[in-house]
Amino acid sequence: MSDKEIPDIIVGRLPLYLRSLQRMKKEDRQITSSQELGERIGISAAQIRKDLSQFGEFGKQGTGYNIDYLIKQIRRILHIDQEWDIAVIGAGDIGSAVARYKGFTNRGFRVTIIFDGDPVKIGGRIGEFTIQDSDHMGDMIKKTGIRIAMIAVPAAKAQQVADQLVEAGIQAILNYAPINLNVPSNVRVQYIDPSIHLQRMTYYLE
Amino acid sequence: MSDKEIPDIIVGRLPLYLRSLQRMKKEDRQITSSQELGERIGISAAQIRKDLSQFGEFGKQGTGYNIDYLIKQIRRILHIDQEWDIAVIGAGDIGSAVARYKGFTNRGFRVTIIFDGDPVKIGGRIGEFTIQDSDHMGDMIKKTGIRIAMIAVPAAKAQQVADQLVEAGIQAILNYAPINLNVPSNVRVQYIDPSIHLQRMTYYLE
DNA sequence: CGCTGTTTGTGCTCATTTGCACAAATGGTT
DNA sequence: AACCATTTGTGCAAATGAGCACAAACAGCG
Repeated sequence: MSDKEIPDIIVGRLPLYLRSLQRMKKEDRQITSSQELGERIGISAAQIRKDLSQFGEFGKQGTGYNIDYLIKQIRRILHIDQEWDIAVIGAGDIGSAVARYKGFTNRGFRVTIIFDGDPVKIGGRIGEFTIQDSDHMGDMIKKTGIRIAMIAVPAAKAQQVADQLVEAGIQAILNYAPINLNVPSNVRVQYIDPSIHLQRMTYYLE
Repeated sequence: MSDKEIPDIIVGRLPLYLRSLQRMKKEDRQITSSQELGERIGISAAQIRKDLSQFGEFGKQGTGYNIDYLIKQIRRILHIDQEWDIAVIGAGDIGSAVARYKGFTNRGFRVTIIFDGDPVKIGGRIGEFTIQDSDHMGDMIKKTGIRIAMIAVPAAKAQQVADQLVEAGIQAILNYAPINLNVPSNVRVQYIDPSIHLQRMTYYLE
């Protein structure tokens, strides 16, 4: 292992390893092997070993990997040995579902605020949150120092929201709107668009 | 172009091209180029040309690509020159949001039925749908011939639901539960897990 | 009709990614 | 203590993917 740049494709697999490991831990397992992990995830054992070896030597020959220890290491690598606050923009169906979603627990994230521009919605509640006026979005994000946001507004408004978020200092965006966002290269964007995933599968159906 | 196997990574980019093209069409554009398309999506023009050339010659030298024609061709390649019916399993926050989601329009899909196992929810309504009893899921899917399903149940139940879906003849699954599914190799699975996307980005934040 | 400015499709090269296969290390067993 | 069954980390080779760069094709224009 050295400290040279890690390919993004490897970084992208670490969360999958982590998710599987956390599941094993929940099943009260202590130890696993690259082989078992690979079978669960559907990739080769060699690849897992090679990926992990980019960051250090976490396993023990003849034995495998200590699950707790490996979880801790991957969390550290991914910088989720802390909990990140997340702002949700848009209190429609998707924004509401995301704000109430329990699945961020123990995975490094916590939704802390939700915005919408609709006067009818502003002040209303979603779970434990009060919907904030998106006119104050920039200021509130700056004040709270939140660095990650999820965009859950209609496609037509997504780019404008993204611009405001970038201006407010947001550094990572998870975009649920079905549109490509244009942001500075120092801002990360990931996309969730169910139609894209579905289309990827229908290719294989006749 | 020949009819040999197309790499999955290329298939995966086609939906992105399509989404951008449909957006251009909405902007009343008639013609585009690999260069413009590449800039919008963030990949090289050469790659787009090479990807498309796997399936035929859709462009015209000196001019570019006719947007309408290219849309039609990609839709045909991805088998979304038809509309696919989709079954949603789970009427919680995510299932409800997906069932109401307007974003499938014109992209090849239509949610037609939603199931849940909770007696309190069964018979209730989500938008235009009446929540069906998941005890009848297998039968109803077989009867309707639906081939695509979305799993939006808790992680603990996802594998069991997947097994039932496979048994009922489902051939493609979009899984919102944060867990790897074990299915026969003739069944396609895609995953949507926001935590995974977020973790992929926090790696780059210090 | 010839010239100019574009843009495609693709051969070839370079870069990246994956996988094999094996030495070294480890724990358990006889 | 010697042996056996495992499993890691990695050098090297094979496979896959991306991009350059250019001939060929085309539209517009004088």
